[in-house]
Amino acid sequence: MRPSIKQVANLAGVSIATVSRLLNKPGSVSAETAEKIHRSIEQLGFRPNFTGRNLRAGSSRTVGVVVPTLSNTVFAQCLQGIELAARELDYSVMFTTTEYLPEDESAAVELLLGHRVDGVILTVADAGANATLDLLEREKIPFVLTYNQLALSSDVRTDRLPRASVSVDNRAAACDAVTHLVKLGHRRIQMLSGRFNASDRAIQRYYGYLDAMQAAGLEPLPAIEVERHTLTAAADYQQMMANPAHRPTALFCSNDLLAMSAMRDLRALGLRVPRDISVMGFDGIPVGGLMEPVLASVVQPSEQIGDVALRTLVGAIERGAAAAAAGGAPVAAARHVLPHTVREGGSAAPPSQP
Amino acid sequence: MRPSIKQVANLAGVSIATVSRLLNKPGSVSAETAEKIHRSIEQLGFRPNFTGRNLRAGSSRTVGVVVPTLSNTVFAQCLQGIELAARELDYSVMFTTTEYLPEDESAAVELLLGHRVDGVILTVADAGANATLDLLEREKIPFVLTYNQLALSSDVRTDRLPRASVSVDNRAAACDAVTHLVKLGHRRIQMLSGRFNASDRAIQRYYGYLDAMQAAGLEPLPAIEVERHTLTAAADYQQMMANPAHRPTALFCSNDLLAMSAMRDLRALGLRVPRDISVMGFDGIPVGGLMEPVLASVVQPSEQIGDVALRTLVGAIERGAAAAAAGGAPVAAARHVLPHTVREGGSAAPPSQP
DNA sequence: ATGAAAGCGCTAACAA
DNA sequence: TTGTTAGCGCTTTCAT
Repeated sequence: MRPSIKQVANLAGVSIATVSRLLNKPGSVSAETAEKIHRSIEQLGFRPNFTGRNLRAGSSRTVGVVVPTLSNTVFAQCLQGIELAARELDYSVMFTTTEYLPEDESAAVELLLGHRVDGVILTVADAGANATLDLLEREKIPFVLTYNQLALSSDVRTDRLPRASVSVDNRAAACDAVTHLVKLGHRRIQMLSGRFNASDRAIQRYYGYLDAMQAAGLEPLPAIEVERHTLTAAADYQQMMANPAHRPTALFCSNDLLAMSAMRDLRALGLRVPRDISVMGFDGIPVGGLMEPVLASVVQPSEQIGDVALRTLVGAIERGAAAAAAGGAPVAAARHVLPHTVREGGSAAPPSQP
Repeated sequence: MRPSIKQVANLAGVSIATVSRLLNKPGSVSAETAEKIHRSIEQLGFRPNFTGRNLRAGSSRTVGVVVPTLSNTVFAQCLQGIELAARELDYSVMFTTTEYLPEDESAAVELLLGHRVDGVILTVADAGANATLDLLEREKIPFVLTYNQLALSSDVRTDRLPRASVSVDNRAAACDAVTHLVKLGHRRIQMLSGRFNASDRAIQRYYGYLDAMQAAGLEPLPAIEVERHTLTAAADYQQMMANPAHRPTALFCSNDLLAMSAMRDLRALGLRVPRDISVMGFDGIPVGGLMEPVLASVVQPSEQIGDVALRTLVGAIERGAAAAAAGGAPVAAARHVLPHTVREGGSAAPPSQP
C-alpha cells in the first residue's frame, strides 16, 4: 500500500490533522512544521488519495461524459474541448460511449453515478423524451446536453426547469445550408440523413431543410435515412441516382461523414461533384477543408461546444454545492446556442442545367 | 446525501453486512432476506458508492488514458477501442490529453494516480527516456504504451523488465510504404515528418524510410520536420517545391493528416497529385479512403491497438493483484506488434517522367 | 497552531 | 445465514 497521510504525520512527528491542514489551507500551519511535513512528503513520495477525500467530502471533482461514438470527429473534438477546460479548472474526466444505442445511455450514466461524478455532459439520441435525463434530474445531478437541442415544445411542462444545453441552432443552420444551395440555383435538393431515431439533431436539420425549401417555394422531398455511412444499402437512394430524370441536382447531408461517403458513392456511379451534382454537409469537420473539392458545409464549433459545456457544468456544480450549503433552491439552466457559419466549398456549385 | 447501504439495511431490517453480501456474492444470503433487501434498494433508489468500495478494496476498476490529442483521428479511434473493451470488462476510463507537451505527461499521470486508477495506458513523446514511465514503474502501477514502440536498444539495461507496448512495427511499416513508392518508379522521395522530439514514432518511420531508400540504392534525403500541419511555415519545403529540378516525385508523410495538408498545399502551388507528385501517408485513417484520389497510406489498426492495450493492461492489473495476494513477483510485460497493411491509393502513382 | 476523534460508504474477518 | 466491528484515507469540528 502506498503511503498515507498517516505515515507522513508519523514521520514528521505531527498529527494527521496538521498534515491535512497543510494540504488544504497552507496558511494555517506554522512555517517550521510545514517544512518538516514537506520533507516527509517528499521522502515518502506521498500523494493524496482522492478516494479518501471524495468519500469524506462527497464530491469527486470529476465529470462524466457520454457521447455516441468517437469515430465521428465531431465528438472527438467536443471531448477534446471538454478535457482542456476540465484540466484548466482542475477537474477530471470519466468517459463513456453509447454507440448510438439509446438503451446504453442509462447504463452509461448509472456507471458514472456509481463513481459519484459531480456532473455529466451528454449527447443523447432524443433529448425530448429521455429516461436517463429524468433520472439525472431526479437525482439532482447537474448535467449539460451537447449537440442535443431542446425543442421549445418539449418544455410545455412548465413544472420542470429548462435543461442546460450547448449546441448550434440546428434548424437554422440547416436552413442556411440549403438556402446556400438554393442561391446557387438548385431547385431539386435531396436530404440524406442519419437515422432520425438515433439523432434528434437530424430531425431538426430536416426541419431546417423544409424551412429553406418552403421559403424558396420549392417542393421538399422526404429525407432518405441511411445507416451510418453505408449508402449502398439504401435502395431508394440507388434508384433515385440511377435515373437522371429523378436525380437531384444537390444533396444536403445531415453530417460531413455522410457527405463524404456520398461523394465516394457518387464517384462509383460515375457522377462527378460538383459538375453532375452538388453536395453539402453539416459539421464542418476539419478534413473537409483539406479535400478537393473542399466540402461545403455548415461549421459548428465542436471544441467550443465542449469547452462551454464543461464550464457551464462546473458552474452548476459549484453553484449547486453553494446552494446546498445555503439551503437554497436549484438554479435555472442555460440554453447556449453557439453561432454556426456556412463554409462554401467546391463541392457545392451552380447546377449545370438550370 | 444519497441513500447508503445503511439506509437500505435499516429499511430491510437487516445489518449492513448482509446488504453488502447480497451485493457481492448473492449466493450467501437467504432468498427471503434477499427479497426484502431488493425491495428496499428499489424503494430508496440505492446505488452502491464506488468511492467507499474503492477506498476499502484499494482498487478502483478504473484505468487512466493519456494521449497527445484527440484532434488526430488515430488517437480518437484508439480511445474508442479502449472504451469498448473497458466496458466489456467492467472497467471505467479516466481520460487526459497532453497536447504533445512532454512536460504535461507527468502532471497528467500524477492526477490519474491521485484518483488511484488501477493502471494507465499512454502514448508519450519519447518512450526511450521518460521520467513518467520511470515513476509508474517505481510506483508499481501497471501501464501499457500505445503507438510508442520500445527500441530494443533502450532495453540494454537488463536489470529492468521490458515494458508493455502495443503498436505496429513503425520502422517496417514505413519501409513498406516507401518501398511501394519505389516500386512505382520513384527515385527522388522526400519524407515530411512531424517533430521528432514530439514523437518517437516519427523517428522510427524515418529509419524505415532510410531502410527502403538504401535497399533500393537510392539516396535518402534528410526529413523535413514540420509543426503540426502547417507546411506553409516550412521554408525549406517551400523552396524545394518551388524548383522543379529539386522537387521530389513523391512525398512520404509521417501521418495522414500531414499528407492531406500537404496535398492541399500542393494544390495551392498549382501541382497536381498524383500527376505532378505522388503522396503517401501513414495511419490509414478512414477519411483517407473517401477522398479522391484515395490517400495511399500504411494502415495501422488503431481501434484494435486500443482494444489490445486495454486487455493487456487489465490482464496485468489482475495478475498483479493475484501476485500481490500470493506474494509473488511481477510478470514480464508483452510487446505487442500488430500487423499493418499498405493501402494503395490514387495519390501514389508512377512518376510522369521516369 | 495543533491534536483527538468522529465519520464518509463500504468490505471482510470474526462471532454467533 | 446473519450481525458486530474494525478500518481503508481523508476532512472537520471541537478542544487545547
